[in-house]
Amino acid sequence: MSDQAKPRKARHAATLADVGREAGVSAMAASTVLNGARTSTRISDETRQRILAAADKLQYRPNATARGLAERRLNTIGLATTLSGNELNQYFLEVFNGVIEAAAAAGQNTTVFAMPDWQQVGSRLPAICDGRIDGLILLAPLINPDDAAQLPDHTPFVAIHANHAMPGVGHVASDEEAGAHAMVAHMLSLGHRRVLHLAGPNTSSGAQRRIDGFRRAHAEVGLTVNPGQILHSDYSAASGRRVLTEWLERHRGQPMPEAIFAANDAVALGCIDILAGLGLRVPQDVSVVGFDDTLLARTTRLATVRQPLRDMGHQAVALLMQAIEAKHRGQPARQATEVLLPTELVPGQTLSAPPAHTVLIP
Amino acid sequence: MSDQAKPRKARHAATLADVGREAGVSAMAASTVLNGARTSTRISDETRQRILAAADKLQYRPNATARGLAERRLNTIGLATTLSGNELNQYFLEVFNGVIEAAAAAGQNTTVFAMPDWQQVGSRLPAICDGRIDGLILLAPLINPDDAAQLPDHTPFVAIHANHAMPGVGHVASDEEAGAHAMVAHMLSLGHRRVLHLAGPNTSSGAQRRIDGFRRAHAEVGLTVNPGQILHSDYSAASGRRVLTEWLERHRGQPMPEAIFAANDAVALGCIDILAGLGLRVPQDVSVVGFDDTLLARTTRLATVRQPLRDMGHQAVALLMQAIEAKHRGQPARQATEVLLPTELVPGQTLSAPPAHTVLIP
DNA sequence: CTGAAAGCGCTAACAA
DNA sequence: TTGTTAGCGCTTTCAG
Repeated sequence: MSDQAKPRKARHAATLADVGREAGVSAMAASTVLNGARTSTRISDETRQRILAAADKLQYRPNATARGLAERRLNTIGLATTLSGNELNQYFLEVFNGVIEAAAAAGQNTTVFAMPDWQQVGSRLPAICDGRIDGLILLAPLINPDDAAQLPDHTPFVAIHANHAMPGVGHVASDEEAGAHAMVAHMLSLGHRRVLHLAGPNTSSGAQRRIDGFRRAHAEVGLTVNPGQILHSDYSAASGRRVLTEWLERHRGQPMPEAIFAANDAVALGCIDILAGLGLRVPQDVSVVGFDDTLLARTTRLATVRQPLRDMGHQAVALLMQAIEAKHRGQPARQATEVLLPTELVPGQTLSAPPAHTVLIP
Repeated sequence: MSDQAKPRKARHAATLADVGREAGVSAMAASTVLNGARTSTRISDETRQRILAAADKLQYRPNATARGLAERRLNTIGLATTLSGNELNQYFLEVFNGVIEAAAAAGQNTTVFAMPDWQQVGSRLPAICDGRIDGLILLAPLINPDDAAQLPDHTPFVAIHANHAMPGVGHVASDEEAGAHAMVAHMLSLGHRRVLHLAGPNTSSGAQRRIDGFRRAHAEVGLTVNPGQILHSDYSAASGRRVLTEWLERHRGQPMPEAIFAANDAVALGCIDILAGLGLRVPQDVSVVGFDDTLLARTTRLATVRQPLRDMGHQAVALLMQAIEAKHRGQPARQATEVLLPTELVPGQTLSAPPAHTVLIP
């Protein structure tokens, strides 16, 4: 025994050929024994044992890249998203949880591609789909129809919360309009009459769907929504703080809205922060609700609308795997499938009936 | 023109051989023109143009897997972590932000491997290091020395916040003891005397370092920490709620601690939630501070200790890239490097001087 | 039951 | 300046 306990080479892992040589058989015999024996032929028990012993001795590990090349399949899926404000957000984290969980269950790895904005998606997507992934999930893509039509057709795609339908691309979404409607209807039924909506950015179709739900709930009880009642944020807590602060300054001395319906959880928490700074209690003086039910909401017990983000990740992976399997079996290429999941109200601690007294804006 | 606008094959992307054929040259000529011309030889301008035209016509895309096999390099790094309580946490999100950012800047993709616990790391790591990644970052590994010694030696590793030193593995950490010490010293200087520490789990060496800082700050001003002053959570908001609730129930009617120093931001927010439920105001009645400065803290303006998590991601990638480059150039294998980053106090809105009156536990 | 041969798409030596 | 020849490590026909 030398001072090196293990007699394997340092630079590279052992290959099938090494194992075969060691066991005195061909590399392919080793292949059939060690990796999935695809051929109908079998190996005698005796040589099988020899091969296994050799593999063990040499610490053989199959090389995923080589296998990928030969099988035209890497067992890796991609997840493309944007870094909003230079960072990944809660929404991403929630969906990613679902994706990685479902992918792992399906024996797939997950590679994340994050780009500053969806403009660049058109240029980078083809480069991404260059054999390093078997399929790609687009997370909340803001993609124009032209670019959508240019998607490379040798890779299966699934989109989550896409702003536009894409030809041949599976789609997973939640019913945001219904969720917003249910929440706002609930607020109105609690007696709230002046509800401020701190919506998302204009570019977001999800923000628009939440506005639609907000309006519909008002319309149903005969209330009209005036334009000043809907403000726009960029989905971040900081912008929630900024937008609300500006609005309050413009309405100083006037009655405080009884409730705020925020575009997402972060914006809602930004609002709560500002209200606390003004000495207002939530929900005693003002109710605040969010949207998404991210970890942010679960941690702070925020009243919110639950989007099944994790489950959407699962569904997206399921759809993608179907498409990958189909393509691999040479079946009919892409077949768009639409999955629409329901939302759900989460009570939380930040929503109650409006205060008996009128609160004035300090 | 047929009804198919593009004359490329549907199933597979065009290969170098296809391009060569189209342009009437060899595949390798196409390779030198289209991908990095590694050889010293050059191609005449005329054939270069022919090749480029052919590539464009055929929509040629280099195949990353094939290139990876040939170059023994995939330009992909891995990030291994655990799903605590079945979900990825804020800590992960912060570090991941840094990793993906730095990796993208270095032209690397990032694949995430999440496993339920670090026990399984020993079994899965070798399988992960099978040629699908060039190097691996271990995020907060709880690994035993034996397993650490077993790490495959053909792949470079870097650990972040590791519980043990690992031979030949780069390490990035922040000075948690100093951070905890600075925060607690600050709290004591504000006049707090009864500070409860809701620490992390016993298994976490980071939790221990925070406890050390907590103790040192007390010792410096001549205060002794009694055992009941330190409670253990599992780093989640839910466990923060549970542990604090139980503790408060056991101490009903006694004086409320003036401040709570939580193991991380989530636990701190869990505490705030419970205190609010008891009608106690933060920080007027009780101060609460967190640790990490995750998005959770930034969103709620929690007083906390900032760990440069994103920057730690950057540093880890830098270390890893160094190791990968070195290995690729056949240089001296692993060379452990230790990077220790400073922490920083974040004031926030949840820490103030202790109340003038004594608050009793309801 | 086993081995030989060809090829996945690309790169890197060597000839021409 | 260009083409030829070998692989990278694995899988998959097809013969023995």
